Amino acid sequence: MDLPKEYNFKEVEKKWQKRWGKDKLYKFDPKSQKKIFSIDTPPPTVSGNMHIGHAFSYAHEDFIARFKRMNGYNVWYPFGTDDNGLPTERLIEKIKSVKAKDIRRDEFIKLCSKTLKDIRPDFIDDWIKLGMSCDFTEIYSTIDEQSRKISQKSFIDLHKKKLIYQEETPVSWCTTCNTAIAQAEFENRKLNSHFNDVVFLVGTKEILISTTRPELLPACVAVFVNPKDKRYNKLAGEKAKVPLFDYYVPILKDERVDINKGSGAVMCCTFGDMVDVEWWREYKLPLKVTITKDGLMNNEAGNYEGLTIKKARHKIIEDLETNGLLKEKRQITHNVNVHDKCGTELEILKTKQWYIRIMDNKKKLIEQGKKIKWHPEYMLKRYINWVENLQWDWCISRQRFFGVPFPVWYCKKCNEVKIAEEKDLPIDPLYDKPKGRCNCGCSEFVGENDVMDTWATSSVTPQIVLDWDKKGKVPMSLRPQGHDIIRTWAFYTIVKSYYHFNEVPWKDIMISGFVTLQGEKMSKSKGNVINPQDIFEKYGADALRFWSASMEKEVQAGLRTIIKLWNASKFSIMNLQDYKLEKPKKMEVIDKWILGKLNKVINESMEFFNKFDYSKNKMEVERFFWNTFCDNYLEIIKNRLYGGDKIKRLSAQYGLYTTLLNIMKMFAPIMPHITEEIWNLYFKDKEKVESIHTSEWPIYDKKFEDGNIEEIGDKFVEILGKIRQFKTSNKISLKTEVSLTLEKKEYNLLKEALADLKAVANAREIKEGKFNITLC
RNA sequence: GGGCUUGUAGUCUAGUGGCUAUGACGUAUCCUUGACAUGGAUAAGGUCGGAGGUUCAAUUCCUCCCAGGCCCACCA
Repeated sequence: MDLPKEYNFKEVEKKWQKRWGKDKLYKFDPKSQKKIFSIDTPPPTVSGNMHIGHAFSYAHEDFIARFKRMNGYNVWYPFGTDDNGLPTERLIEKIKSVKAKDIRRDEFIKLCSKTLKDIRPDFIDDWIKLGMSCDFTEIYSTIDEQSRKISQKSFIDLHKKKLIYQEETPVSWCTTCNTAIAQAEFENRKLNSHFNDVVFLVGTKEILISTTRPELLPACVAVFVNPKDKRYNKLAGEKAKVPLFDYYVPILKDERVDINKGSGAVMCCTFGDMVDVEWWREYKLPLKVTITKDGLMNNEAGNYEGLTIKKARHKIIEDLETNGLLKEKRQITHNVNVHDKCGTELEILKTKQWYIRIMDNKKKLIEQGKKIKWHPEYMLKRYINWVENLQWDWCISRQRFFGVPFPVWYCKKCNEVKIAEEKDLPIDPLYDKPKGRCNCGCSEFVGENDVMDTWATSSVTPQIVLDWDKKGKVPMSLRPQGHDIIRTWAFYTIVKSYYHFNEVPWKDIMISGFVTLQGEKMSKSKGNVINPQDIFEKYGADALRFWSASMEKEVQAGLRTIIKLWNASKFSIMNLQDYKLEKPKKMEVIDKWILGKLNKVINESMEFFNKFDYSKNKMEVERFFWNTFCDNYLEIIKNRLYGGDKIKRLSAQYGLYTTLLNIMKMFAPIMPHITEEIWNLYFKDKEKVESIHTSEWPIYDKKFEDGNIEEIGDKFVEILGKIRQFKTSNKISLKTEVSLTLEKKEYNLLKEALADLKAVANAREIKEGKFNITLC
C-alpha cells in the first residue's frame, strides 16, 4: 500500500492517541518478567492549563520512557495530579461557590475529590495530546484516599522513629494564609522601605536605633550594641527607655551587631528576624508578642491595638515624629522573605507545630543526594547548597482546612498525643474517634486541627505509586522534575525515603531546564508566552516534541522534518512494494556504505539516550536522516530502483528498507505519532509487531563497520559535491549531462561505485586522468 | 555577599588541547530532476565576551575582568 500524498497530523495524532488508550498499549504489566523501569512522574496541578514549560519537560521524560520501552523494559510510567494544596482549595471554592472553612473538612475533601474527578479528564487531555505514554488507566491524586493513607502512614512511621516532634517555638508565619510555613516556601522580594532612626533614652542620654519596623517597638525586649563599638559599649548593662511605650529594656553586648549598619545599635524584638530569635534564646529574654496570627496589633500594642501591621507602622512613625523621637527617615530597598503562595511578608510567631528532623541529619542527607545520578550533574551542587544552608527543621503542620489531616488526637484530660492505628488509615481526627483510652485512663479526645504541608504528601509519591512497597521498592529508576523544586520536591522525597527505607528514592534524577524564547524567559508580563494548545493546532504534537528535543527556536523546523519524513517514507515505500525482505546475495558498495553509517548512528543514539541526552540523539539521527539518507543516499540509488538490473535493484531495496526502518525506530520516542502511522501502513506487516512503540530498538552490529567501504562512500559523496558545485556555479540544472574525469587513485577506489556515480551525476562518461568536469 | 551556570556568524546553537570551528533559521544566486518548492544545490557571513597565564599549540585548561541567567544569604 502506498502512503497518502499528504500527512495530516491532526487526524493521525488524534487517531493514535485514541488507539493507544483503547489498546492500553502503555499499561503496566505487573506479571511481566522484563526488567522494570519506573518513573516518578511529576503530578501537575489541575488548576490551570498545561503551559509550554510543562510541554517540554513532559516530552523529555516521555522520550526516555519510550526509549526504555523499546529497549525491552517493563516501563512503569504512572500519572497523577497534584490536588493537595492552596491552588486546588481556591479552585474548588470558586467552582462550587463555597468556603472551605464553612464546611466539615472531610466533606470538603470529598467535594474536591468529586469535582476533580469531573474536571480531570479535560485537564489531562493536554497530556494525552502531547502523546505521553503514561499508564493513564490508573491516575492518582495527591488528595485521594490512597495518598492520604500513605501520607499518614509516613507520619506514623516517622513518629515511631522519633524523627517527628511537636514543639512550641518561633516559626515563620503567613498572616494572610494564617498558617505556619517552611523555609522552602520563602520567596525573596525586593521591597521599598524606610530606615528610621528612633530615639531611646538611657538616663538623660539619647541613643539612636535604626529600624525598618517601628511597629515592633512594643515587642522590643532588649537593645544590642557591638562590644567593640566605642560609642556605645560603655552603656551595656544600663537600661534603655523604649520610645512611645515608655518601658525599660536592658542594653546588651553582642558581636552580631554590625557597627556600620544604621546607627550601630539595634533593638531586639520578639520577633523581627532570625537574629532576634537567636538572641531571645541565648539571653533568655522575655517574650513580648504584639502581632496576632491575622497580622493585627494586639493589646500589647496599647493605642495601636487592632491596626494592621502597615497602618500601625505609619501611625507610630507619625507619633514618633510629633514627639520628636524620630531623628531621621531614609528610604531604602531591602530584601524581604514573603510567602511564595500569596506574597505576604512573613512574620515570626511562636506557635506549636509539628516538625520533621532535618538539622541533625544534614550530612547524611547530602550523602544520600550524592548517591543519585543527577542530570545534568551540576544540579547536585544546588541540592548540596540548599541542604547545607538550611536553618530550621521541616515544619509540616499548616493551619489550613484543606489537606491531609494529621492522624493525631490529644487527650482531653492530660493532653497526651494519641496516634491512629495504621490499619484504620486514612482517618480524619476531627470526625473519626481513636480506639482505646489514653494512658491516663481518659477516653475523651480532641482531634488535631492542622493539616500537613502539601510537600509532606508530594514527598511520598514513590510510595503512592508503589503502594508503599507492595508494587515495587525504592529506588525507582527515574525522577524527572524542574530545577525550581529541587529544594522542595526532590529534597523532601530524599528525606522521606532515607528515613523510611534508608534508601535513595531513585537511581537517576533528570532536571529540566527552563524554556527560553530568544534568550528570554517566557513570562506573561513580557507577552511572549506560547501556548502548547496553539502549537498542537498549528504544528502538531510531534513537531512540538521535536522542537522540545533541541534548542531551536522554531517549531516550524519540527513540522518540516515531519513532512520530510513522510515524503521520504512515501518514496521509499513506493519503491519497496515488491520487496519481500530478501537479503541480496551481492550488495552494491553504496548500500553497504549506508548500512555502515546507519550502524554508527545506532551506536551513538544508544549512548546518548542512555545518558538521557535525547537532544544529541535527535541531532545525530536528524542529520543522518536528512543529509546522508535523503540528500545523498536516496538520490544515488534512484537510478537502480527505477532501472533494469534486478540484483542491483534488490541491493538498493535492502539498503533502503533497513535504513528507513531504523530511522523510524530512532525517531519513534521523539515523534511517536508519525512513526506509528508509517509503521502501521507499511512496517507492521513486515516486522510482525503491532506497534512501533513496542518494537525492538535498533541493535548495533560491529560487522557493518568497514573502514574501506566508508572511505569509498565518503569519497563518492565528496566528488558528487564537486559535481554539484560545478553545475550550480555554472547556473545549470543538476540534470544537465556532463563528462567526468577522475584521478587514477580515485578512479580505482570508486571502481565498484562508478555506475552509481555516473547515474547520480548524470555523467555521459567517466574517464581516468586529471580531475575535470566539463559540459557535454 | 556565597554557590552554580552561560557568553561561538544577523538570530539560535554543536563542539574539540592541534587538519579549513558544527548545524539550523535568516540572506544571496541558481535549479519547476518522476518523494518532497514546507524541496534541492551552491555561496557569503565568525579576531569562538575581554585581558593575562600554562603549552610547541587554546575557542577548548587556569587566573582575573566584563556581561547575562539561576539558587541562596542579607530583613536591625
